[in-house]
Amino acid sequence: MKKIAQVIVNIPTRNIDKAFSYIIPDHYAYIDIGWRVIVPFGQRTVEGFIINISDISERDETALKPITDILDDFAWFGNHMLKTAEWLAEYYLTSLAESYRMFIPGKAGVKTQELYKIADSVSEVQLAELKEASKDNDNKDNFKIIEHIYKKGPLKLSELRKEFRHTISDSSLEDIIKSLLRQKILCKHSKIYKSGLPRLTTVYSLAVDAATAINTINATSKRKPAQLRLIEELLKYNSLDSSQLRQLSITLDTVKRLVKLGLIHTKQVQIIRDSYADREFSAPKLKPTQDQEQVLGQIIPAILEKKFKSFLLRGVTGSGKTQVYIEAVRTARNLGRQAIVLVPEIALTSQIVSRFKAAFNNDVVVIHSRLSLGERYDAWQRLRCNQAGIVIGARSAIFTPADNLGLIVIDEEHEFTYKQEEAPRYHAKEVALTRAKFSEAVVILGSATPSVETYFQALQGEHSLVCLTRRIDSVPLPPVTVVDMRNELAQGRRGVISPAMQDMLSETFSKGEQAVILLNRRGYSTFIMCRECGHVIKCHHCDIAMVYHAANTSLRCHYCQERQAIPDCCPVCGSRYIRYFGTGTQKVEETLTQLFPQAKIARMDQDTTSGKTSHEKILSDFAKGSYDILLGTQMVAKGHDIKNVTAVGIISADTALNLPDFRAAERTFSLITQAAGRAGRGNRPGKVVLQTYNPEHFGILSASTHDYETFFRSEIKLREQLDYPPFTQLINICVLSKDNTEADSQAKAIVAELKCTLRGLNHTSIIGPFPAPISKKKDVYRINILLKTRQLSEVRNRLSELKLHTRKGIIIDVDPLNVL
DNA sequence: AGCACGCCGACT
DNA sequence: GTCGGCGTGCTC
Repeated sequence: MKKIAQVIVNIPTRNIDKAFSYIIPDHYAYIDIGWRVIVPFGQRTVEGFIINISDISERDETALKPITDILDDFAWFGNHMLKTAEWLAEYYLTSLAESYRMFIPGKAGVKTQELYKIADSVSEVQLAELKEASKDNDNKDNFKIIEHIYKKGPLKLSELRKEFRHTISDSSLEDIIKSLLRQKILCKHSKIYKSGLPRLTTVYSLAVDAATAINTINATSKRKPAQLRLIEELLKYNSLDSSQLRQLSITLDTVKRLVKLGLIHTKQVQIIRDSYADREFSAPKLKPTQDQEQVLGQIIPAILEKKFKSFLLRGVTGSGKTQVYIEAVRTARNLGRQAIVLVPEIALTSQIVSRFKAAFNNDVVVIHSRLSLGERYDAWQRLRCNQAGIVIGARSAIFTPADNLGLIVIDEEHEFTYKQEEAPRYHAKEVALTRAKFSEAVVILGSATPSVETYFQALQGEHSLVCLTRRIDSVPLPPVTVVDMRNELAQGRRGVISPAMQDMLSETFSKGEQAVILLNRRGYSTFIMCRECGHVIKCHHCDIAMVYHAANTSLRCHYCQERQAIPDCCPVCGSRYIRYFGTGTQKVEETLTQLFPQAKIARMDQDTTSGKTSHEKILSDFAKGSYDILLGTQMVAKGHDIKNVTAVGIISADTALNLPDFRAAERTFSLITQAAGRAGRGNRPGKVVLQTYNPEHFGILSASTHDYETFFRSEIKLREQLDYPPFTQLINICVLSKDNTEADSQAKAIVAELKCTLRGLNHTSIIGPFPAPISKKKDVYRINILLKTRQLSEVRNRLSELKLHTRKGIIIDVDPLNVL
C-alpha cells in the first residue's frame, strides 16, 4: 500500500506556510518522517522535508504528484529536531520552510541550473523553414543561436553569452532568447543537482597477497619497475589515495594497469573538508578547583539522569567557567551523548576552542561563518553520524543535527549576539531550552553578568542557580576608580584621557604590563555639527549622523557604509563654523600616541578587523606582547584571558546608557563588568579606571564594585514598575516602506486591526505606532508597533490568524532585544 | 520565489 | 487589431 508524505517545500517565501502532500513511490517505500526529498512543485523541482506520513486515499492517487528523489540515505531530521523546528515557526511567527531550513547546511540542499534547448515540438522541417526565413530577414542572429543550441544540446545562458560575446550583445541575446521561448522554439530545461554532497576520493589497496602480485607482474615479458614500486609502497602504507600517489610520483596510469590485472582494489571513501583541520591547539590541561568541583557536583548528576534540566552558572570573570563546561561535556560524552557549546562569536573566543580541542581532540567540531558550504556539510555530517560528539559555534550551531543530544552550553548567556536579527528572529537560548526539553538534555547558561530575564527566571526556580564566586587562585577583582568627567570639565580639563587614566597607564607601562582601553565608538569623531544653526550632518539614506573617519578623511554612515566628502560649510546655513563632536577609537588612538609616544597601540574595531583572522591576529599579537595597549570597541572586552593585562580603561562608560532602550542600563553594566574583568587575571593585581558623566547611575555604581546582585535588585524594580520584561513579553511589529506616508498609513491600519484582534485580552497593550528610533535605514522608512503582554502565546495565536507574518514589508520580532 | 493567467495602454 | 506591461494568485 502506497503512503502519502506531508512535505514542507524549501522555498524562501513567506506566503507558503503549509505542508504539501506527495505520493511516496514504491522504490522509496522505506523513507520516513525527517527525510529530505526532491519534489515537483509547480513548474519547478525543489527540495522538501517530510514532516508526516499518512495512508493514501483513492482521490489522492490521481491528484497528487510523487516524490522524485531523495537527498540523503538517512533521515536528516531527528525527532526532536522536527519538534524544535515546528516550535520555532510557531513561537517566532515565521514560515515553516524558514524554520526547518535552519537545520540544513546552506539555504537549500539542491541547486537548479537553467539550460536552454530546442523545444521537442520543433521538427527538422520547421528548423529548415526557420533557416530559410532567416536568410532574407534581418534577424539572422536568431537562427545563429538556434543552430548553435541544436548542435551543442542544452546550454546555459553563460555558455551562450561566451559563444556570442563578439557578435551579439548580452542584452539583445537575452531579448532573442525571450522571444524564442515565447515562440516555443526554445524551451527551458532545468537541471537539478544536490549540493553539499560528501566529497569522495578513490583509495587503492592490494587485492591479492604481495607474492602473487609480484609474480603476476614478473610473468609478463618486460620489466615493470613502476608497477613493482607501487606494490612496494602499498605493502608499506596498506592503502594509498590519489594525493599520496602524486607525492610518491606514481602515475595514475600505473595504478590503472594493475587494477585491470585485478591486483589492486579501488574503494570510494569520503574525505572531510576542513581547511582549519591542521591548526595546532595547545592549552594547559587543568584539574577542576574546589569551587568548580562543588558546582560540578550539582550539574553532573543531572547530566547522568538524562532528563531535561537547566542551570544558570553565574561565575565572576576569571572564575574558570570553561573548566566547568569541559567537565560537563566530558560527562555527557562518557554517556555517549553529544554536546553543543555556543559562544557569542567564534573569532573572539579562540581560547575556548583551544581548551576544548586540547581536551577532546577530533571529537570537537568547530562551526564558524568562514566555513565553506562543503566544510559545513561535512562538519554537520560528522555529528549526524556520531563521528564527532562536540560542536562549538556561534548561535546557528544550536541547529546542529546531533541526534543524540545530552548537553547544551551557552557561554556568556547575556550576549546580544545570540539573537538573530533576521528571519527567523530566534534567540539561541530559547531554542536551546526547547531543544533540550525535546531531547531530555541539560542546559548550562554561563555568565558573569546574566541577563536580567535569565537571572529572574533562575530566582523563580526555572533554572537551578549555581555560582562561582571566587576567581581562580583567589585573585581579587580589580578595584575600579570612577572619574566624574563633569568635574574634569569644570576644572578645565577637556582631554579624552583623564589624569587618573593617564597615571594608571604610565604606571602599567613602567612595570612592563599591558592595558586594554574600551571605547564604544569607532571612527574619529562621532558627529559633525554646525555651531551656528545646530545642523548635524546625516546620511542621505539613513536617519543617523555621519561619522568622521580620519583614515580616509571622509564621513561614513555606519549603517549603509555610504561615504560623503567633508563639507567646508554648513549645508543649511552656509556657516563656516562646523565642528567635530564626540570621540571615536581613531581619535583616542591619536591622543594616546601623543601621550605615550613609545607605546605600541593595537586598534581593534570593525575598521581594522575586516580580514578573516584579523581578530585573532590582533589578539594573539597583543597576547605575545607585541603591543602595549589594546584599544577598541566592545570586542576588546570579551573572552580573552591575557595574564599580563593589569590595566583597563573605559573611556566613556555612558554611551550606551542614553540609548532609547529599556535595556540600556543592563547593557552598560555588563559591558563595564566584562571589560573590568579583563584586568588582573594573572598573579599581578589589576586596576580599572572608568570615565563617566553619570557616576551616580546605579548601573555604573554597581559595575564599579562588581556587584551584580545590587544591580539586579535595582533594575528588576524598574522593570516591574514599567511593566517591562521579564514581567511582560514584547512583540515588535515593524512596518517598512520606501515611502514615508505609505508606511505611516499602513502602520495605522495595522494598529486598527490589532486593536480588533486583541480585544478582550488582559495585560496586553499596543504601543505606537511610532517611528523607529532610527527612522530610516538605507532609504527605507521604519515604523514600529510594540505589543506588551503577559499572555504571549494567546497574542501569538491571534497574530498568526491575522497572517501578518505572510505580508510583505512587515517584520515581526518576538522577544526583540532592541527596537532600534 | 517563479510562473501563469488576466486585464489595460502604445504600436506595426 | 496585436504586443507586452506587470498586478493577483497558485503551486500537492
